[in-house]
Amino acid sequence: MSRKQITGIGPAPRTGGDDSGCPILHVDMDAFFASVELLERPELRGLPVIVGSPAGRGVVLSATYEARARGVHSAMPMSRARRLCPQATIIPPSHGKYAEVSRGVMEIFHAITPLVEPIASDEAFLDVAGARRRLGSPAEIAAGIRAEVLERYGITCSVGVAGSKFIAKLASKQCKPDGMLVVPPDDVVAFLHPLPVSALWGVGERTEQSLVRLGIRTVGDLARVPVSTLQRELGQAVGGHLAALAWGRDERPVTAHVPDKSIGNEETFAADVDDPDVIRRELLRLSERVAARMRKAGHVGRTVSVKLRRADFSTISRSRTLKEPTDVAQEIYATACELFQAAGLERVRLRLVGVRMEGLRPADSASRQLSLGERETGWREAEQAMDRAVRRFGPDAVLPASLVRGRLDEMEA
DNA sequence: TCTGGGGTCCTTTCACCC
DNA sequence: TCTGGGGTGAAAGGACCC
Repeated sequence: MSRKQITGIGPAPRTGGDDSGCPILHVDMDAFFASVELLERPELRGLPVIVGSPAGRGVVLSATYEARARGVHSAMPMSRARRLCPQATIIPPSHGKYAEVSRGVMEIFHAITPLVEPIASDEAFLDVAGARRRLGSPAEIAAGIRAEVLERYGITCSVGVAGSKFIAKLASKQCKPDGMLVVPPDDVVAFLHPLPVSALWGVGERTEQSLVRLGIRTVGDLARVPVSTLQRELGQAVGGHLAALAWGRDERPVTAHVPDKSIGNEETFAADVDDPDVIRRELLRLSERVAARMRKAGHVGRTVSVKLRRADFSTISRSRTLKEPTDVAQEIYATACELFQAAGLERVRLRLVGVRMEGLRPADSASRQLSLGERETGWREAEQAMDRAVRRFGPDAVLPASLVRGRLDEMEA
């Protein structure tokens, strides 16, 4: 589901090469959401298919290679995709289905090594150094994964095999779809330097523009520029990072458990909204969702952050750090409302609002102090009771009164 | 062409403390 | 008393990823 397009000038994909210095695998499912949909709609095989919301202000989530051949790609506005490829079948996304296949695929990975680092529902890094004696060389393990994913789920994936995460990821992209590419350490520079700078992880549209202004178009160009120049132009961290990547230096290990740093939800309205009551109702709905997710994950958080996007797409965020961490929707909502009011956008047309909690830590590590006058049993217990009701009776079992009111309004409208 | 929703990380600015 | 600077944490914005 990568959204970068390497229009490129890299070497032709190979599957050979010495894989002894290549313990890192990057497995990337091909056109994942679209491939899962085709399992239920086999008559659409070989045709352009786009997964994305057919109405409203959506973007393309996934597209088959037949649609990509007509210029459609992920993150493209649906309206544009429809114009480019009017004959495409459009399928609204079913995230539950993709999550189920994703879980199964990750299970295949975990049977090979505990060192699995998922990056998204459709891709992961694996460190297979410890599995060699049991399962063979990295390239053999990669071939086995591809065969098993195809056999069990009927979908293809591509695998990059290399000595580092960064090269493995580029390799999987280069051999898509349904391929495998081994890049031995000795071949890294030759593999890397002809690629456009935009192929590098961390080089998006803006950074690419900055680099092109400096006359830097390929990774090889980048490698020849002094680090100090890159740091002056792009900042200390980014400049240093790219200079290392340009020579294939990437020491980051495969990390199986990366803790969550924030949890948030946001929503784009079907039409822009300037009614503060509607905004506040949305803030409540989002606060409820965020708090429920935090309780489910066993997290509390200290910083409440609100995101507001105006009709012209300009975006502001406001945040406040609380004295004590919380997982209580009513506390998050109260803070979100204060931040919204302080932002002074109460009569401005907004297209999106979001609520996010940062500074997460495990709920059981937080010794919560009751503030003066706070009741010992209150919102937290009420919301935990709501969690239990939702688990038993479904997501609409319990709602705050103002959201019920909002729903009735929608039904009447 | 008109831009979703979930995130992470970096940079800059500012307040505050010592 | 005034000024300065380093360190730190919070806030805001933005680039980037899938």
